[in-house]
Amino acid sequence: MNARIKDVAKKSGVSVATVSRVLNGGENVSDKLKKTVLKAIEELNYSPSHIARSLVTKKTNIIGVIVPDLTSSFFSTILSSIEENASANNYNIMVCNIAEDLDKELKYLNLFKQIRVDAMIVMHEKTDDRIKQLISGLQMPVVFCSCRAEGINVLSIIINDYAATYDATKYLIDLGHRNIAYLGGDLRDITSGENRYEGYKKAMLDNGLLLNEQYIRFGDYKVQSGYTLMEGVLRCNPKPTAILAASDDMAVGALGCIIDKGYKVPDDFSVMGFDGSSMTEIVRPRLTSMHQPIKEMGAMAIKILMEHLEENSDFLDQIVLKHKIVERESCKRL
Amino acid sequence: MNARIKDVAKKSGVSVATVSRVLNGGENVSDKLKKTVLKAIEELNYSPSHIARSLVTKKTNIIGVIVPDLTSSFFSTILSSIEENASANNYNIMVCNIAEDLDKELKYLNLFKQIRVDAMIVMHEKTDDRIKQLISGLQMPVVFCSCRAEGINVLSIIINDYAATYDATKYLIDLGHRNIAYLGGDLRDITSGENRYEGYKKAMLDNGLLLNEQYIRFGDYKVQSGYTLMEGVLRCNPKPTAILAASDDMAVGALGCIIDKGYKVPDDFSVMGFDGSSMTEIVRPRLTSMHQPIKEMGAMAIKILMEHLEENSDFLDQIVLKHKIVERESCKRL
DNA sequence: GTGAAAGCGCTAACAG
DNA sequence: CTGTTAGCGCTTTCAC
Repeated sequence: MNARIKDVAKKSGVSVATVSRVLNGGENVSDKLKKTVLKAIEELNYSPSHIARSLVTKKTNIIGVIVPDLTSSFFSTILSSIEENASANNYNIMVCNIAEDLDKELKYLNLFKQIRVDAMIVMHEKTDDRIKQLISGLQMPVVFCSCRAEGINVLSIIINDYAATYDATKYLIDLGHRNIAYLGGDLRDITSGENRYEGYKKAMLDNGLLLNEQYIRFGDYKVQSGYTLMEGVLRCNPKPTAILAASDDMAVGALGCIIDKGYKVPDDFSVMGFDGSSMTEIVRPRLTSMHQPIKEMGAMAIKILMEHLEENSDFLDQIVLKHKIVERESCKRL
Repeated sequence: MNARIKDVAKKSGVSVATVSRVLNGGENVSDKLKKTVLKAIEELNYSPSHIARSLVTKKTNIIGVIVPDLTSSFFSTILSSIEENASANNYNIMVCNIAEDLDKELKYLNLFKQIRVDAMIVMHEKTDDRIKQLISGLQMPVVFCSCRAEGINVLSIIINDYAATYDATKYLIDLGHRNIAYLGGDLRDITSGENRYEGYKKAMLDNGLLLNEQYIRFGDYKVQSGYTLMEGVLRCNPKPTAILAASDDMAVGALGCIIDKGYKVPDDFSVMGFDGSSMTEIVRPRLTSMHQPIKEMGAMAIKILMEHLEENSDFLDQIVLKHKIVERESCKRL
């Protein structure tokens, strides 16, 4: 159905090799022939088969990306950055949304492997042995982005989640808060579950504050989850004066809940998010948040991959980027 | 580097044809050989090359998806739906974010063509002749989703944008509003630019209301654009009592602006969105919005594609899904 | 049931 | 500069 290189060769009266040369830059082809070939390509509406080409070059120019949740403000932002940087390097990204489902991740990982993508970016939070084993056996550069590679020899690009949550908690404490609720992610999530929770805990303890079990609740980083968790927090007595969430989306959910119940932010409660996604500027009051350098993480992931694709620079293990608090309107000094 | 089918054949002492049979369901292979082959596959950590396979079967099981903006709440929701439905049909999606850039779209369209994806879903808003021509020449099923295929013979899945905006405007008029501002998209965007604007205009005129140029402003559907446009609207004298936006994101931007300037929604201004994305439930007050059946649009796109991929059912031109108003908290009766 | 062999559409030596 | 040819890793007749 589609024209093949052979058809172009025949039509322009040259060999397939010449056509191939024209296709790949046109070095060592006379201008005259080049023109003839280009004309034939045009007339036949010919478009080279990426598949056949990949089969011989063993290169697909595709980077597979595993995202846990496409609707999350954090991941959609980081994805934009990845796409942009990949594109600038003449790579294309293939995105697969695993919806926090390990079986689905396994399936997509296998697909990427079969497609022979040149590299992969993984942003999963949960994992298991099957997945670790599969990734370990991969003969291609892999980068974990915004999550830690536990027990596998894979480079990860992260922030120091422990220190970031420590700093965030400290920030609220310095504002005069003593009763600080924490809305966290699944503790089995090493990076944004366990580490962030530990940071919160340590900061509280270091400052002589007690951990109130009622104030500590765990969800799944999504808006709805933040809302539900906050309902629980509001039933506490006494109520906390500040809420620290493990994601901006959760903080936004908590914010919505607080407003729905007739309270004011930051007058009645200070709310602090985590991620620094676009969400922080969308809600009112604007959300004070612990920022991850989202754009930079995407850019760094591609940069690293490009370096690995060119030569084997295998000495890096972790790249830890800087976090920082961006103050907006949702937190108040007591 | 990776094991090939030949290696598996050698290791298990059979021909490549037998291995291939095992790989593809194992019909007509004795249980004994099957077991041997499976064992060899396991031991060699063999994974068939999707590329080589595609080259001979002429099928990639990939659906290419063109998205104008990954960070938009509307598109990220529809994408989830597309992914989910494709996955259920054993297809994978390859997502390309064109960032409203025609050159980029052309580039990605060409990539999809070269990769020989089995089908494409296009959600661009803007277009030009080069793109139209390319799409027209495509030898594969293509579906336009949430945008109209102007002058090309491609099926599109849409709502009646004209009628929807007419209905939305009428809703505000019925609430007693007379001075209704409209924050629209680029008029060159047929579907959500021109059609929506026309619907607004007609509803106003039909109800004996005058069009106030000051109240009508155009942006790009994004939050920031809604904010900026709203700043302009607030400088009008007299001010409108209601604002209809052409996207939820814009409405949310307008909402933020209104609140920032010290006004109340819906007491001072009623604000209505368009799309019915997740954004409507995130902000406070919750956004009354004209809902598109987002999930259904994604599901329908895949359903149509699957039908086309199996047989040639070429008689459909447009599928128009139902829109509906979902009332929340951002609009008030005068 | 099983194997041999012919391609799928391209690139990349190697000759000339 | 240009053409010939041998694969890339698989599926799929067609024999046996």
